Amino acid sequence: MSTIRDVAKLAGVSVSTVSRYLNKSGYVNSETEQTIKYAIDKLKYAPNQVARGLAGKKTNTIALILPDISNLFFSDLARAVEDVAATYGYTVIFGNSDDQAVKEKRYIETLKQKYIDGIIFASNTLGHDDAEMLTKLGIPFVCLDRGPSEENSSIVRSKNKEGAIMAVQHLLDVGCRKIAHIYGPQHLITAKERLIGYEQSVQILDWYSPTLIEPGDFRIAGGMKATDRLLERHPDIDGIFAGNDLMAIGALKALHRKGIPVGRQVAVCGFDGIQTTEITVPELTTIAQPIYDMGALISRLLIKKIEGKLEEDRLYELDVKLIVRDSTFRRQGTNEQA
Amino acid sequence: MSTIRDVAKLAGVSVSTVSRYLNKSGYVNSETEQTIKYAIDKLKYAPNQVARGLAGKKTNTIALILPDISNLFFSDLARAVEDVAATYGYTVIFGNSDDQAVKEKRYIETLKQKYIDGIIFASNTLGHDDAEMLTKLGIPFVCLDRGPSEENSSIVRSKNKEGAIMAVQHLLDVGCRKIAHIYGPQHLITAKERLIGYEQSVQILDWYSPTLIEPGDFRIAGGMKATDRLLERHPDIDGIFAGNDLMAIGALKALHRKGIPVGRQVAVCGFDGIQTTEITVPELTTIAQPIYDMGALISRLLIKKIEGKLEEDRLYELDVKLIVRDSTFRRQGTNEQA
DNA sequence: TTGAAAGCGCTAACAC
DNA sequence: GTGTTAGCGCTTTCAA
Repeated sequence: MSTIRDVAKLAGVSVSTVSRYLNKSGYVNSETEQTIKYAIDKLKYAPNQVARGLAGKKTNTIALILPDISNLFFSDLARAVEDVAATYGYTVIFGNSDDQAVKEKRYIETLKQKYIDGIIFASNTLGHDDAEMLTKLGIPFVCLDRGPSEENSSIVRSKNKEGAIMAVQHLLDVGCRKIAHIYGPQHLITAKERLIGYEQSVQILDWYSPTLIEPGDFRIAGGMKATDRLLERHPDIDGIFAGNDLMAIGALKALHRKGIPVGRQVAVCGFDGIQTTEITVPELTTIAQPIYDMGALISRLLIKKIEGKLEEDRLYELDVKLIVRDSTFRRQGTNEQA
Repeated sequence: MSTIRDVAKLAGVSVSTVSRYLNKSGYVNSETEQTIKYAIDKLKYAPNQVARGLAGKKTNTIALILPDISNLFFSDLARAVEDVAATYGYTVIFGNSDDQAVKEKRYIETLKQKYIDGIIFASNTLGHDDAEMLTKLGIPFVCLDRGPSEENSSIVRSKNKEGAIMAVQHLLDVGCRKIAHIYGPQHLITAKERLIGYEQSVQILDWYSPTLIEPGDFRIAGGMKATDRLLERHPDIDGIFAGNDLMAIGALKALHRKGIPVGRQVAVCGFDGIQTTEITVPELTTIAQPIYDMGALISRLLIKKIEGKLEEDRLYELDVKLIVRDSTFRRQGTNEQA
């Protein structure tokens, strides 16, 4: 592995000239440029990024902190983030926080000692203190769904409330007249907004009752349990809007176990648009977030911010899309309740 | 952010003493040790990893190159790798190769300029030349499933052939007497070994015919198409062993569309043990690889190798496990063929 | 347009 | 046991 010094020697110039050429900072005569180019080629020289990092405090590395990479939603997101990062010449480090603030703090500590250029938080545990510290240190960061302060960070999320409204509307359109909601952990803004959307849509309807709302945990098991409880209270439910796809899958399973035909008797709609929704039987109707786009956007925002090209931090709310599949397919007028 | 120099000054010792204390290299008087400890605390000092990296060529960072992080199997693996790495104080970088050698080469190039400590290849495109170069550069690496050379790299995989034999045996046990196989891309050793296992198990049986074997692409769509073709040729198939879970899910879908009852008429068995197999209807019987364990092991091996504590490189073949679920549930003697 | 030289913060001889 | 010092490979003033 040759160094910048070797290149300088071979080209008969000084290291600073080579450096200037490399970074396109400052003037370099086009003839000497050629000589340098030749020397670099000849020596197969590639700049040492660690040395660069030390000297320039720029490592071309970003970090992605998420709750759990093995969660379908986040692995999709990670893919997008890395794709974009690679395009811009950045490497990405990831860390699983399990939504625990301690773990997140630990990563932040490590990352700042590594001169990471910026951080994407897809975890919801970032505290005000950390945000402040990062800002003070001059480490740019962006957040998915929610940021600790509206000031120092751009935020990317999708239109959760609107999506919830679309979901309820769709269920009404296919003939449902008693729609329950399974909501996720209320410390997550996504879960909260979706619940609000549901409430807004249904509270004016005559069949509405608060007992149609049941908590889940954003996971399959939680969706199953919630469905069981709902059916106990209201055997005549004909629609379920789950706060995310995993819980909707849980609902599907619970209904299936009870021998209740999904779609025909009870329509189910999820939220997120993870790939697995195409695998269930019946396939799951869902409000799809543009997961890949969200990852790509957030990554691009961070990089712009790192490179000082981001005008201002702001909130980006992306559109969601209703994807109709068999879990909400009901024959015309088929509305008999068991 | 204070430096080692600040600590040295405050403690009234030299930087080398502090460094010795930090790295536990060389003697340090227990009294001065206390002083140093105090100074570090007082200044909230934390060593700069980039400077350390430059001086010592050790960055406490490993890389994980995989085909696609959004693939269920690999995101599970990534989780395990990162868990173990974090435990040992390593940070992990990931890269998506899409099984393209060019992309993989690009990552290797970047990684070596970043003084990465070691690499895990879960991608199958690593060439002999790259392996040689890494070895020459002294960058340790380990591989999932297959390595380019048996020499310089430990390899972790599971018992693919044995698993395939178990799958076929299970299908026979539940009464199948005409079992087809959908195999994956033959440049992947996993797909190859599973095919071999199938062939070995069935070729002695009187119903066996090579036309019971059909290629898939390790994805859902491929599994569906293969199933359609198989049923065309052999409408009386009563068992399908798919080379991986995604293709098995495809088979489930194809059978479902044709109105063929899975389990009762045609039993389906997959391979891998990804989480999604619990979501399908019916739930999928599969040969589960210990995915998390594989990730944890490979990560641990790499770190040991980096730290010079690995005695010798070798092949680790982990046991697989048959998980029986409804997709292979057949009533006693129910063996009528449509 | 180019070069000399002083760091970036740490490690590791080597000398005391 | 401890301190001095020369790098690690690069960027970046500042002069020329």
